[in-house]
Amino acid sequence: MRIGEIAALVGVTSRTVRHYHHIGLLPEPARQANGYRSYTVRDAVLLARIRRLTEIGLSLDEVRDVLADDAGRELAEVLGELDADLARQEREIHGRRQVLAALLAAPPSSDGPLSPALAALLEHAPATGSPAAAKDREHLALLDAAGDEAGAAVFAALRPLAEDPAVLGLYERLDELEGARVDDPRIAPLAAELVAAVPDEVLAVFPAGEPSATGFGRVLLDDYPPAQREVVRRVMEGLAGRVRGREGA
Amino acid sequence: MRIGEIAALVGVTSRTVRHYHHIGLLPEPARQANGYRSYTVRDAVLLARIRRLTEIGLSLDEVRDVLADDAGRELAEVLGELDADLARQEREIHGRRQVLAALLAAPPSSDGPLSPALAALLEHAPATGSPAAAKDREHLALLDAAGDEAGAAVFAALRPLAEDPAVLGLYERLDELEGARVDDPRIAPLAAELVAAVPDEVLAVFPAGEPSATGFGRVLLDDYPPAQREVVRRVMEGLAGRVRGREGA
DNA sequence: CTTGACCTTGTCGCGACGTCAACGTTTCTA
DNA sequence: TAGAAACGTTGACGTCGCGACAAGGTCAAG
Repeated sequence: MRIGEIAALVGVTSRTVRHYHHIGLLPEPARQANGYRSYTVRDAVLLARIRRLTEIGLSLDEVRDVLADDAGRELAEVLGELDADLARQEREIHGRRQVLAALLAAPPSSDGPLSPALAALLEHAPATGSPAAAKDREHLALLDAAGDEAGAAVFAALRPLAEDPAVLGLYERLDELEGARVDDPRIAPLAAELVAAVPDEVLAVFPAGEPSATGFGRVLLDDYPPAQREVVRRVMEGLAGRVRGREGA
Repeated sequence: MRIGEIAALVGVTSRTVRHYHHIGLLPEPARQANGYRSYTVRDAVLLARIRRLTEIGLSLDEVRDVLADDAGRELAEVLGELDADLARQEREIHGRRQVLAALLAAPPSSDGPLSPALAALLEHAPATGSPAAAKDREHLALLDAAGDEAGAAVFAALRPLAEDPAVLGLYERLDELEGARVDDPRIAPLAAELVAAVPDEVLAVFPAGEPSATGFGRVLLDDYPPAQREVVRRVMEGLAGRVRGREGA
């Protein structure tokens, strides 16, 4: 039997057979005068056993182990592990499919797929052309993707803010500061109102640590032009003050 | 933000971020004076979107496509394909687990895992020390692994033979011919009895073509010493004759 | 000053083959 | 009988998403 014949007989490709030779899984058979490999039925039986084992899902290394000590003991052991592994994969795929189903059910977003919690929040927020609001959405999406488990609670706590029409006015006032200078008189009152607008529930679930500890706060500030940056800086300071007051009380 | 910070923020490794730069998925940010990469919030947002997409199960190429035309249209399309793919994988894993369960329930075999049909056949065959019987089992296992869909029918048709105690005697007579010469007088009667022993049902489901067409018949013959080979050759001839007779009638 | 934690570029490794190159052999067909 | 098609041979690179390592440079703290 030549390599193509044994491969077709067992149901693999010639390349696969040669690969098994290369890694020593299947012994090299005798050669004919022309250099062609010459296979016997015993080779086919062995190759068939290998194929059965790989079809089940064993790696070639595992197949080698199983074939090495040909008692059924090791086989049962490996098969047990394999089943556990497959069960894990099955659960994982099932979970991902559920995430997918949620994504497909939700309206498409220009920010890519979002967690259900954040999607619910943004859906209730009115559409606006405010650049500052868009920036905020990006920052929320970042928090969402950061895998922070507190994210869902934060989003839920922000719901009333999203539905509050007064917030739109605050965003517009922030937008107006885009090209302003850092000593603009509108900065202080806006910051104060923003700090006041954040409900206690959000502070309660927000991570208490200094945001600049991770560098995130600093970089977040760099994301704004000077006057807006000053507003955000004051808001962060003000919120930190409220958190300290909460903890001290 | 330096690379370690953005990576920790989004929840990937620095190596992953560099990999995305390398393949052009994430643009290289500006450098600090010391050569360190300097990331902005926009980079983090983009990286977070990439991470969300890969977590769902998209390949990096697919992520690139989705990010390229940033409408939600393409995303929904890719997600649909992905869900179909995951559904396929889920079915496949489930099927393999069922095969595994059947294998673990069956008694361990020295020939490796077998299809349920063949396992049932061999379980009903009496244990014997006959080398010829062992060889037959190997050939059946080969047929089993060859993925021949007719295999199950053949195995079912062979059940009466496996339970027939008279077959044991035939195997023993074949064993006795191991070192015999091709002109041994015991060859002809044994071959005749073997041909007669094969029930019509087996012939009916057996592939009608010449077995040597695939080279399998020839190699199968080479698997036996001369006298036994002569017996098998005559049996194959005799069976072929019966098939022709059946077709001619 | 040293130590340790970060950063840089570049390379190899993984798993199970697919695919191509460049060539020789066999077999079918005109 | 010639030529084409279909086999066979060895060898090497590509896949996918990084992990791990080498061999350094940079920076903050003890």
